[in-house]
Amino acid sequence: MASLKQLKPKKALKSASIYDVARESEVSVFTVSAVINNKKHVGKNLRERVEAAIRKLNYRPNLIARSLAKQRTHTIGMIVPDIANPFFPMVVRGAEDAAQKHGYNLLLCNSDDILAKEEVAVELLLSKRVDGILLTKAAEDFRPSLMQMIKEVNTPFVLVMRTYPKLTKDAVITDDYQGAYDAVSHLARAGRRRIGLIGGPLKVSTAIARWEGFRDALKAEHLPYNKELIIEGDYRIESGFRGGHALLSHRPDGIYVANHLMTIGLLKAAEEMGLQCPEDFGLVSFDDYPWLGVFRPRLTTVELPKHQLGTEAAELLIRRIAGDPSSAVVKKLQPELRIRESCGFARSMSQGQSRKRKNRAADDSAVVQVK
Amino acid sequence: MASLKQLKPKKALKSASIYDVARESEVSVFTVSAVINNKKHVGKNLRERVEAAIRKLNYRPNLIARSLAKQRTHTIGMIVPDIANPFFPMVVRGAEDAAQKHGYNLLLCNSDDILAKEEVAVELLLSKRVDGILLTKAAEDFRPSLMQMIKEVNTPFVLVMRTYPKLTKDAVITDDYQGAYDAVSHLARAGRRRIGLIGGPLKVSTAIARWEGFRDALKAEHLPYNKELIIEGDYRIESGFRGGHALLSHRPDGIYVANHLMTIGLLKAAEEMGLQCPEDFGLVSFDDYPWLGVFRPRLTTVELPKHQLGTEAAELLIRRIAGDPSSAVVKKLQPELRIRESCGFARSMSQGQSRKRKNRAADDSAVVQVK
DNA sequence: TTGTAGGCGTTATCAA
DNA sequence: TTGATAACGCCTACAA
Repeated sequence: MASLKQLKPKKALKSASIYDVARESEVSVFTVSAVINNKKHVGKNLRERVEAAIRKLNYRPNLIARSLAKQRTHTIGMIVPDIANPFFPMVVRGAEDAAQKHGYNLLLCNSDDILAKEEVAVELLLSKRVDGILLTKAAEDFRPSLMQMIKEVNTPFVLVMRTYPKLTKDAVITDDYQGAYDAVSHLARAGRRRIGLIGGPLKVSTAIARWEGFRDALKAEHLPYNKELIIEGDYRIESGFRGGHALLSHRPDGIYVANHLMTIGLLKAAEEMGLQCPEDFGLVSFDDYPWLGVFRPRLTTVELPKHQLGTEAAELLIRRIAGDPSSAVVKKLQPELRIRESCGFARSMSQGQSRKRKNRAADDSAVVQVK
Repeated sequence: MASLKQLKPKKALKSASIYDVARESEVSVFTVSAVINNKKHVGKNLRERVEAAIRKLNYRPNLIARSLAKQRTHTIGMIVPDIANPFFPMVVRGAEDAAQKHGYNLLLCNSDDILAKEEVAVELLLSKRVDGILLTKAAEDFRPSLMQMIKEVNTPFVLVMRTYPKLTKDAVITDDYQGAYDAVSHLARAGRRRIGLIGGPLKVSTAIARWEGFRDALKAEHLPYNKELIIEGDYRIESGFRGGHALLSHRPDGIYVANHLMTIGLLKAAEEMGLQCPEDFGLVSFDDYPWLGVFRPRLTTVELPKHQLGTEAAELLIRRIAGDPSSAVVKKLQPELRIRESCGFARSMSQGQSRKRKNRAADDSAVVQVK
């Protein structure tokens, strides 16, 4: 079989250019360009001739050429750890909605939270001259040369979910501290006293904030901070599974898990150990999803406004691209506690309500707006 | 507050070009270009001078300019209905992995299965001169002018999940007929006799194939095809919810649901009607996800190889871009029945096994490779 | 092996 | 209001 290299690429049948239109309508390229970008100062006469030629030749401006000339690609790069992590699709969707609304496209990259891949992605995006970059930063620092290059090209970045002040202070994040605090407070309210944590990797900002919220809520509730009940995971299923085994062996009566994937792992571990939720341990998890309203155990979660996260980040970035000189800003979105059953609390409280919610597809969790 | 329009965009501090490198290293741009694209015939002497200059100036080739000159962007466009539909992230991830491996980037668009949005996306991608497009086609036909334009520019398309022969026969899909057939056969095997369907919109190819599989399996099992037990949904939660109410009111004892989102809706409806799964009705659903292994009811599903779907599609597209002239091909990937509990079948069968599966994070559903 | 010059399709600067 | 013509940054015959 012939190697791919040897095949000659099908050459695009050169489509009509602005010159072809100019010739066809017997005007200069300047005029054609003016018509395309509908400037006002074009004689109605010529305009019509040009438009006719455009239709006739089925002319479409070549955006690559335009980008080269205008030094703007109307493309923004977005780097996420993994689009297959259910947290990110809605964030990306939010960003794409905002981008599209303002005439931008999204170039998507996955970093797997690996610095090397992230650096490669950034370099590529910069070489492709994206107008700006939306980044959920991996834990480690960029190497200095990349850092310098970023400064030189002056391409704006907006951080998503995680801060990284060495790069930029512009960021859109969620109030993870508050979310964790609320989750743990709620567990305490539900009567749990031995509360454990399965958290994220402490080298990323979200994990730190969630851990601090956990810690401070315990303190406020006068509950013990028990080292053996603290597990550091990596936001993936497997770490929730292993961490779950370790944690459950110490028999906590309440657990706060810092994201959904680790919760899946934890539940798997619990099952293997023959432990039930909420009977044997109360559970509050982060991230909410539509399916959590129908499966058991009904998870009490702290929902993060994923779509908004994406739109706000994209919109901030687009403002920066447009030259907004206002000082850098960290926008912190508020989470929302959704009380269902896994915390072992809702049943006694919300039973009266649920009858009234008939005929609604939306899930019937009790919603508590936090702050 | 000043309008955005009035701000002047921060102009990128013009980064070093190939000319700067040429001047710095006192050679011609030709040589620089040769070095960048590491051709062989470059004097070791000059090569080193050039490389030094590149480092010194922190030079990065401008890929936009390169794209204009070479008529290749090394970018592929991907249009999906909605990245927030949990089915697609893994497909996109697969495509991105393959793209990245071959030096391509992914420009992502959401169509919401709305023709108008899809057409806009296609036009934009073509204007941006992507080298090829991965498309999950919305139901209706492209308007003729777009169709013609696509033919003219000669940009290759590969269809994902759904066929649309009017555009191209190149497609990577799943064997939906077989998957549905297997699902329904399994329900019959589990002793269900009144089997209902909540299917997708019959204007898309996947929904038709799944319906046919459903129908033929019933026939093969000598079970009645009961019109009141057939619901046409739109693959969204809400339609599963409404369809679920309608369907359940006729008391089927088995249900096949053609995708995950509609299953969520169905379960919601069942709950409202006080019906249990699998006690009151056996259930087999499409699409499998990690979390289905830990929540109840444990869903028996037909898993589709999402990641592979993306990689195969991207790789086929990249071959087309490279000029592979072989005739168009529909690649059909095989689904996999994952038997758990919602079908009301597994408990009696696989209980012996599950004890042995300790200490594995992977879910312990019985896996039956279909064909 | 290396250099020169023209082209890729737009936009933008001057004149006219 | 229009039209030449020069960028934009890179590639690539064709020459040397």
